[in-house]
Amino acid sequence: MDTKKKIVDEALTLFSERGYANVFVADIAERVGIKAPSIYKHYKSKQAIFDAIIEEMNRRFLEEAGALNINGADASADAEVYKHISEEQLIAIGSGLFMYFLHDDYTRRFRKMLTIEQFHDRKLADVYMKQYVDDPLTYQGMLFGLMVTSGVLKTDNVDIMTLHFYAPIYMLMTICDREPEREAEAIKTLEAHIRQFNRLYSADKK
Amino acid sequence: MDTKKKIVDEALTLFSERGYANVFVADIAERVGIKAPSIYKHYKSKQAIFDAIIEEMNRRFLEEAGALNINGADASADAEVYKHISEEQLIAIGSGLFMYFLHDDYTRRFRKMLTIEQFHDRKLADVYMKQYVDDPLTYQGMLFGLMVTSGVLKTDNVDIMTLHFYAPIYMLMTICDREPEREAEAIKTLEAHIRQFNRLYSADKK
DNA sequence: GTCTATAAGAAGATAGAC
DNA sequence: GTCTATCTTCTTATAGAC
Repeated sequence: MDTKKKIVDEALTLFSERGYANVFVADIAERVGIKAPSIYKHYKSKQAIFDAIIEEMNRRFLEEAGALNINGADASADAEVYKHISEEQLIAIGSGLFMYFLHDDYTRRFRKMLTIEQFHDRKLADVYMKQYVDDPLTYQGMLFGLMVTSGVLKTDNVDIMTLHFYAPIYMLMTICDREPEREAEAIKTLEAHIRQFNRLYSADKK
Repeated sequence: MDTKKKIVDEALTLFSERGYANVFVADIAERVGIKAPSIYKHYKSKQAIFDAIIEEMNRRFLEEAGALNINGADASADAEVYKHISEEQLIAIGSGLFMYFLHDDYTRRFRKMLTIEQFHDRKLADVYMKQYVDDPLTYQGMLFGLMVTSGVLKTDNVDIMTLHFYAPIYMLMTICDREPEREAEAIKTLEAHIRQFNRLYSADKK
């Protein structure tokens, strides 16, 4: 990897572990394998490295949003897919979201950095909210709206149903960010959650 | 308020807004109304101020736990109370927990500080987990266990039911910590959540 | 582009007068 | 217990050789 990219990559790792103020330019340089002054040939300041991380993240989020909405844009096609969705497929959706959030290396490090820096800069709090609260609720809400319309799920309040689906996923994610050794337990809980969710909201109750 | 107490109080406010590393001893002193060197007549270092905050919090948490468990310890008395619980009472329980977390000034500042510093010190992550994840789940789980036994609620998995009750409360709390102007909306969502929860789990379905 | 040497400044902490 | 003056250390950033 070229040095400029390696600098932002190692900086993100360190920022996500200790926060911006507790990471020194010399720490970043050491992990890159150069000395601190050499960093300044690539970025004009420590802040510029941080800004480059934010920019890179924006680029990735836009890419992802594009990928996620390929089907979302064509609601009629999605309705067909979700009409006959099974419990196992519902688990797959939830687990997929959870595993992506937890295991995508860039996403995980970036979220941890946001968590630490969120009160320091209001813009970062907004990015966190959009990425891990509002966007997932909107996206999942749209899918569940289709599933209610097509008669797979039943509720008179899709937003609350979506909250009931997503809030446990969100909470388990924040648990695993703090205590990664609880991941195996979290995955089991997640599966039990979705099975129960399906029993509660499925249109054809057994 | 005496100076020593005012120091930890102002320090907690600043740490919760900016994080430990971004607060200088001179900032704390300024808010207390003295100069930086005077701080050292009360605490031997900046770290000692931080430690005093943690200690004070431990003291408060123990007090609260004692208060909360007055009834919890006598399960048979609680069973009687929760046997005929109404939807409004369920909303009162959830709202009470939410409002306490959100509006108790010490709790709110302390939680924000923990949120920022959690990856910096594993012990802080554990305190956060215990206070805002594990203890509420255990306590609510015990109450719901009683309610299932007494026939008010119905489920074959109390832990997941408790997760369904608490995870939305937790998520709404983290939203309001970041974006306080969304509190009014959060309270409405919370009430709608609990009404739906009650419909889903109530033993006497209407 | 990387290095060594070093400037510039910030922040924690101490000394000693009052 | 509070102040001013100061020390010390750490950290960002620059200068200039290679």
